[in-house]
Amino acid sequence: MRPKDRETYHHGDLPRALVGAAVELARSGGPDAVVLREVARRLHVSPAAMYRHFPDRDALLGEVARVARGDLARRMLDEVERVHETDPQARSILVFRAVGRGYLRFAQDEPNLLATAFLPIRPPVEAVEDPSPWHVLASALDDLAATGAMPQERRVGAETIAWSAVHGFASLRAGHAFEVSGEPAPDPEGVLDAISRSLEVVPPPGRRHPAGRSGRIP
Amino acid sequence: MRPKDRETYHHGDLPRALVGAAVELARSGGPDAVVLREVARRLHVSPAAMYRHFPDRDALLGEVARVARGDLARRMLDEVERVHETDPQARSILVFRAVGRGYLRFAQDEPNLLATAFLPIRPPVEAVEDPSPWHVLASALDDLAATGAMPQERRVGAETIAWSAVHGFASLRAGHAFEVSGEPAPDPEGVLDAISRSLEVVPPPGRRHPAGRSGRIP
DNA sequence: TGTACATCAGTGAACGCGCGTTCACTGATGTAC
DNA sequence: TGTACATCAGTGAACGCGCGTTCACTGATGTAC
Repeated sequence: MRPKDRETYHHGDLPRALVGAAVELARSGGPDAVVLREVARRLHVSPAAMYRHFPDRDALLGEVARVARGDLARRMLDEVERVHETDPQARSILVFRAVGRGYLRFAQDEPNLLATAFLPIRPPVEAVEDPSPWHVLASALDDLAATGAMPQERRVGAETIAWSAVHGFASLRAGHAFEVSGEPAPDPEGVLDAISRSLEVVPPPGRRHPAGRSGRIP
Repeated sequence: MRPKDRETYHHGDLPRALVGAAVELARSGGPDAVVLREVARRLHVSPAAMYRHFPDRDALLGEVARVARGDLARRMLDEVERVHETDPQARSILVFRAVGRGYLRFAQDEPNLLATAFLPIRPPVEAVEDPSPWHVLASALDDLAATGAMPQERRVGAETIAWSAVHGFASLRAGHAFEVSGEPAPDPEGVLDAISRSLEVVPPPGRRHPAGRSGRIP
């Protein structure tokens, strides 16, 4: 029987619509909010319809995670676009910070999507999203090393350091974990400074060494 | 009616037992595994019995989180106990690293408990656990500053930096997030080195500056 | 020391809910001739 | 250009499950006199 609320029996592009609706649920409530019956309700489709396109809930959730990682990477690149510096070394430094800033802003704006993006172990093999946050970070680090803004020997393992710091800050902030004591509200730029010091990135132009939490990148 | 599986009608110390059983569930499956009916089953008690002692599931879960934080702090202190250095400055550095190492080992051994410990915003006001991970870290940082192992101006916000890095590393590792590319398996001691560089902690005795990921603290 | 009685800490049954998934089915679409 | 037919993409009903919470209740405990 043709369902009320829709004009055609076939939906048209149900797979895409399913992912879209699931992403919206994840956006507003995290992975646990991705409930198949609710996805179906929103699309005016029976709960069983989804099984024509995905083997099970995990498959859909994996897709949502891939989309979320893509969104995150795009947010990082948006931030990079705002860098207009032309001197290669100074530029590589500003780009690197922009990448980190993009991550932190995405975390601020979309905490639930971020939590969905890095869910413990999704499907065994998964298509790599494009762009990928990991690759964006890696290439910013490559540039830092190439321009001499960071010592060569800091390049290995640099992803781990940068990603850990930024991700940890974001998730502790999201969990209100910093509200423990009457500490000063933690400053995202301070985290970027800390990472730069950790990787021994030379201070950007017009900034005292060692980078403190006082200054700002213009 | 007196329940089978128990000799007395009254349990004896149900509140404590409830928390204990709930902690075990959290330990093996994270916060979502803390299921009231399962807790009751394990204690041979009716599901309603819990409501004599906790207003609802969240209250019990909050208690579990407090216990988990206490366990974490104790693990950090265990690691500190193994430091035998007597020179104050060298000691403060080794203690600081021990604190971080304790966190990382707890994260390795008890990923689910750690995930439960810092759940987003439990009950509005909550008794502070003793010992508290935050305080353990703060006092290690105080000592670093006091012995001159870390510049005074790095002291403010240092908790944020250290905690972010260590927590981010632990949760990305738990989520298998580092398995993205064929990167070298990230090294926990490397994270501690990175944090030390970030806070401009002077290198510990017998270690080259700047601390690389090659060396080990004995 | 004994007893009446208030209070406490349990019981067991039920409520209402919503979930993921399966099944036999049917309407719509596209293709071969 | 028309038509038979295979395939695809939906339906609706049901299954089986387990959850948190409430309710009127009762057995056990402790206390005042």
